[in-house]
Amino acid sequence: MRIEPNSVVPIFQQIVDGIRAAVAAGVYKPGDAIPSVRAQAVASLVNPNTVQRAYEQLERDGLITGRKGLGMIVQTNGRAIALSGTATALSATFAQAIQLGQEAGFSRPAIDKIYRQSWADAPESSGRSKT
Amino acid sequence: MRIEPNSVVPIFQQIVDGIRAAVAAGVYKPGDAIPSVRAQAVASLVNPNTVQRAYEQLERDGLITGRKGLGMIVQTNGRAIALSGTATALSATFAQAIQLGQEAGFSRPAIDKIYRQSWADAPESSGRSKT
Amino acid sequence: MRIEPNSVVPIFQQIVDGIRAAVAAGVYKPGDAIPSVRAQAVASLVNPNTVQRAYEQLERDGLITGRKGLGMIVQTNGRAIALSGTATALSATFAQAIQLGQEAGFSRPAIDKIYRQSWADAPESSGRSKT
Amino acid sequence: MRIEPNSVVPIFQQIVDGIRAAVAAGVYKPGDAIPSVRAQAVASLVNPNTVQRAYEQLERDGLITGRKGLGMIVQTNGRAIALSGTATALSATFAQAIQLGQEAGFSRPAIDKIYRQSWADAPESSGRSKT
DNA sequence: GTGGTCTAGACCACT
DNA sequence: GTGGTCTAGACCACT
Repeated sequence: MRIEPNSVVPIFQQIVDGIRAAVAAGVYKPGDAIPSVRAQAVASLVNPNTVQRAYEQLERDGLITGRKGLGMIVQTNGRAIALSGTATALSATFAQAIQLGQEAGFSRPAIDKIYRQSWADAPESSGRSKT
Repeated sequence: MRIEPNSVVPIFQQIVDGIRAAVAAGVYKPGDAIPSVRAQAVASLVNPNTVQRAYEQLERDGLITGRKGLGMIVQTNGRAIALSGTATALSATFAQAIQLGQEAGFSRPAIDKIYRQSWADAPESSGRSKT
Repeated sequence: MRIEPNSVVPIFQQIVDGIRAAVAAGVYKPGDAIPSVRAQAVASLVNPNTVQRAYEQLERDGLITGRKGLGMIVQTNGRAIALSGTATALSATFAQAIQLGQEAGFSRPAIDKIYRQSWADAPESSGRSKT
Repeated sequence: MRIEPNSVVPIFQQIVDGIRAAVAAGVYKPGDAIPSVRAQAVASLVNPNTVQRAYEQLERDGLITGRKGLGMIVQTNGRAIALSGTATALSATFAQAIQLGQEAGFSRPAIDKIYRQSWADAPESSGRSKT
C-alpha cells in the first residue's frame, strides 16, 4: 500500500481507504485476516500506532472485527460495507472537484475533459477489475 | 466563500482554492484588488492570520501581488495562472479518486457512473459558465 | 531615486539613504533646497507621508533643516554629515555580509571573490565619482 | 544563533540565513535533523511560530524536509543548496552597498577601503574556514 | 516529543 | 484602512 506522507489526507485515513479498497476488491475475503498491525506498519513505513488507529476506524465501520490471538478478521458482510464505503468516498471526492470547477466557471464539458484526461494519466489498471 | 472548518483540507488551502476559482471565473480581474485580509477573515469567519497565509501562497504562485496600504492586486497574467492552477487541482483530485476506485476493483464504467452521479447531486451551476 | 517597494529595508529608509547619498555626491550643496515632499513623493511613486517621515529623520541627523516657505535646506556641514553617514551605512552592510559568509564557513578569499563579482554585476558608475 | 530583534531584517529571515549558513558550513549534514521548532525557539528566545515560518521557507527552498514526529531533515543536496543560497545572499548584500556607495559618489578604491576596514572590524573567524 | 494548522491580539510601515 | 511580522497559547496527526 502506497502511503503519501505529505498528503493533506492523514496517513491513518489513507490506510483506512487502502484496506477498504482491498476488501472491496476481494484481496481479503470475509473470514480472512488482514495484515497484522506490525506487518502493515513495516510494509507502509509507518508507526504501528498509526496503523492501530486505522484498524480501530475500520472496526467501528463494521468491516473487520478483532479476535484475540487471531488478528483482525473481515466480517461476513465486510465486502458489501467496503464496496459501499469506497463508492461513497469516490462520490464525495468527485463532488468536491466538480464544485471547485464550477466555481471557477468551468463548463460541464470542460470538467468532463479534465476527468477523461485524468484517466489517461492514471497508471494501468491491469484488467483486474471486478465490478 | 464557504469554509468547511472540519475538512481534512486546511482552511488556508480552501481559501487559496476559492480565490483562485474566483479569479479564474473573472470575479476579480487583473488590476482588481481581492478582499483585504481583514475583510476576507470576517466574511469567512476565520482568523486574519489564516487568510494571510492563503494570500502568501497566492502571491508565491504569481496570482496576486501585495503592497502595504493598497491591498492585494490580481496580477496581469493572474487569470491564466488561476485557470491553470484550478485545472491542475481538479486533475489531481480526479486522479486520486480514480486510483482509489481502481484499487477497489471498480471498472472504468463503474467509476464513470459514480462520476456522472456526482454531477446529478451537484447544486445547479445555473448556466453561467463560459468555457 | 529608485524605490524598491518590496525590499526588507523600509521605503522611508531608502529615501533617507538616497538623499544622503545625493548630498554626499554634491547633487545638493549646503544652502540648496532638496526636492519638496510633494515633488519627491511624485518622483518616487510614494505617499507624501512616507517622504515626510524620511525628511524628519534627515533633519534629526542634522543634514537638513526646515525653513518656513523655503522647504528643506542642506545644512552648512551637510556634506560632511552625509559622507560620514553613508560610510557608516556601507560599513554596517559589509560587516553583516562578511559575518554571514564566515558563519557559512567561507574563507576570506572566497568572500573577497563574491565581493569583486558584485562589482562586475553593478551598473556602470559612469565616472562621476568624487572621493 | 544570534537574533537581533530590532533589525530591519525579519527574525524569521535571520533564522533562515542562520540555518542555511550552518548547513553550508557542515554543522548539519544531509540526513541530520536540524533543531526542532520548539528547541530552536527556546535557543533563539523567539516564538515557535516564527521558527516554523523560517523552516517552511527552508523547506520550500529544498534545503530540508519535514516529517511529523521526526523533525526537519537536511536533504541530500542540502549543502549545495545552502552554499548557493548563502553566496546569493552575500552577493545581493554587497551589490546593495556598492550601489549606495556609487550614488554617494564614492570611487571604487574608496568603497574597497571601507570593505577592507569591515574585515578588520569583524570578529575573528578563528581560522576554521574550509573553502 | 515533533511538525502543521489555527485562533487571538498586537505593533509597524504605508496609503 | 491595508499588508507584514510577531507573540502567546492551543489542538491534531505522527513517532
